[in-house]
Amino acid sequence: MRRNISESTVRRLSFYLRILEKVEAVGIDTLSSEKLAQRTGTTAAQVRKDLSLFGSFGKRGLGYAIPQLASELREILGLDRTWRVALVGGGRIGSALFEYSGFRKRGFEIVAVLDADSSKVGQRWGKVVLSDIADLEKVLTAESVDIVILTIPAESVPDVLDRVVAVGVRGILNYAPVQLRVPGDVTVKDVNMVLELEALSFALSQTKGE
Amino acid sequence: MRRNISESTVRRLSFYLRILEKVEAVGIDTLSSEKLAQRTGTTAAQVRKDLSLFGSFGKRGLGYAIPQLASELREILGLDRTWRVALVGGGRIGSALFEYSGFRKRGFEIVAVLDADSSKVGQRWGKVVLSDIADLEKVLTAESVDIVILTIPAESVPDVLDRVVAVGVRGILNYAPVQLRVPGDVTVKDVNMVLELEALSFALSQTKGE
DNA sequence: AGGTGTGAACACTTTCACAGCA
DNA sequence: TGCTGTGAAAGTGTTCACACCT
Repeated sequence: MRRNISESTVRRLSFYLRILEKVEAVGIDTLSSEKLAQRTGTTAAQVRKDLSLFGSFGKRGLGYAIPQLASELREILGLDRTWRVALVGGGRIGSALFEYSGFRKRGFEIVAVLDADSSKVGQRWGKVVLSDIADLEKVLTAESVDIVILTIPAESVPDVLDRVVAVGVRGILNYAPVQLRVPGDVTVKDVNMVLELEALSFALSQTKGE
Repeated sequence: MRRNISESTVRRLSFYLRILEKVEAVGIDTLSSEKLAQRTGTTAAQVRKDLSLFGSFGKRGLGYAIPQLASELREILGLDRTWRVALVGGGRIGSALFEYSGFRKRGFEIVAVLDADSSKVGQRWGKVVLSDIADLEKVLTAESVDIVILTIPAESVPDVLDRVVAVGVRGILNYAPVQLRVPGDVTVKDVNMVLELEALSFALSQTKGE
């Protein structure tokens, strides 16, 4: 719909959807911005502002109809479809992610796993057979991959990243501790566990001396 | 030091430190805000603003002396010490994190692993013997744990979280897909892989229709 | 000249407050 | 009455531009 939706808004939309699905299962069919805010740790005004960026989904005096709003949110977030995901890097983090069932539940299907280690290539993980990272272009194209998850060592990233982008993938989830530089039409999200720990370290150090 | 430092500033400080250490290894001893900005994907003004929140570390006409600035940043971020970390949850994600060497390099030492599965309790992972989560209070106290990493299922979180906070831990890195409510003196950082994928899904869906 | 440190301008996000509809 | 949708106000973070030091 509109332009410039902030990262924080998108994150909150995900939270809203999660709560709606939880509440829907219990059989409640309407929810106020106040209730939704409480359950997601934000404010009622924020909820209404976020939703109003995309349309008018509520009823005054009543609140939001849960199934309708959930369906709107799914559409807004692009979760009304399946996304084909390739895991590049079959190491420990890669395999932990592969086993994690939360992805599939949300429509992210891991359709390929690639690794540089020739002893791993050919292994079968569930329905997926590991491919050689040398065949990256071939595999990503053949499997119509939308999103790539990078769990390779930092030093391999620049080369692999270029190839992934060149083949037309426009969404990348990066677990490597490096800053990626990509064209403007490619979106990168970083997950960096050390960075989060450092932020904790900072917070703990600050409050310490007060 | 000072008031309200933003999350983004802290994240950038971590990036700066990383680059400084990389560049120091190459033998360069001075760096301008412009160069530092380029390598961390921000602007020179931003670098100077961030650093100026904590002091005047640069020399006009010259730039920043690398070893000094690195050492200042380590102190600011609380990385001039070792942090004792407990891993609560010894499943796939937990074990992947345990094996990840990046934590130790930055001074985060995993001194305890706890799990609810009695068949895992007593297993030895490197130097650490897995404890029963029933003994959480005892273990966290005995090991003087500063930071807890939660990699347990969402449904176990509320109970475990209460106990972790009650025993005095003030830093939590949460991998469970739930919103944690904690007292004000406790800092929580969430790592949520599905949330990041949903943000990618949103971004890809937006640009699609243009 | 070269590059920092910083107030002031700007941009973006959140909160407030209330008109208006069910 | 109850609760949404939204302009306006407040609050935060980023960028600009320049005085000032080496």
